[in-house]
Amino acid sequence: MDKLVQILKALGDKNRLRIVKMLQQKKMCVCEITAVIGLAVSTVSNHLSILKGAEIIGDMKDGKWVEYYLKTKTKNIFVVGLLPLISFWLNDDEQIKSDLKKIKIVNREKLCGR
Amino acid sequence: MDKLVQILKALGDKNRLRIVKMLQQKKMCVCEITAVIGLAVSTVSNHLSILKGAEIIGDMKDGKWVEYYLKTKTKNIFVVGLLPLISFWLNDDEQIKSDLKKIKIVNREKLCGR
DNA sequence: ATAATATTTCTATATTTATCGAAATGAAAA
DNA sequence: TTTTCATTTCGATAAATATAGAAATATTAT
Repeated sequence: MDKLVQILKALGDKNRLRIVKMLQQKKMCVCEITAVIGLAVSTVSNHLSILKGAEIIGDMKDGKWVEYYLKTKTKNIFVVGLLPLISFWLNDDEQIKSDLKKIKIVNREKLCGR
Repeated sequence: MDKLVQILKALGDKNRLRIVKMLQQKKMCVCEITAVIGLAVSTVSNHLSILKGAEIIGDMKDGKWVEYYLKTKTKNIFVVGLLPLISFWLNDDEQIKSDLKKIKIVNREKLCGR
């Protein structure tokens, strides 16, 4: 039960749901996610570590960036069951629609460094 | 999104999941639920109000007792989608199995008053 | 090697949450 | 109608959570 509670807690936050929906579209680095979410980088990093701890997302290094991705191929039955439902329900949400527009524009090269 | 977050928050608590599983078996009054959960009555009452606020459970008066029940026939799509999944996953859980044994024995007449 | 920088970790703070016991409420029983 | 009692609300407290900024880390670019 503890694992399920951990996953439900991880998903029971508006900003983390926004992150999940963004990562459903494409892999993103922390600075890109931060640009869309509009919170401090450290706050976003914390949300990411909570989602990662719940095995909902994973990360991998890409040069000086860290790419986060949705674990769509996980074997965790809770994640496999919950993610498609929640993802579907959020498609209509205005905040989500606004976020998904923005992720098409954000670009790590222009955003963070260069 | 706010409504979904509210429901996920409500379900993201061990004791509230225990209550949900108990109510899946039968309607129960507060004193019966309290006897199984083992927390203060006021704490249980608070958990119940959170689940009720999320439209996961409902209540109705029965004499001097208040019966709580699972809203299995709700039209809330989030609840309709989430409850069967979560309920299924928890069937194997030891804590839940222990709780479900106990609810067969608890009796409001003997427990609370008389 | 050194400087720049993307990300994480640490420190601090404000808010929320879980919990309890006591007081209030409301309905049933005497 | 007075007492009993199941439940809720209130007040207090401790723990967890969300947040931000600063310091630390690690890697790229110069």
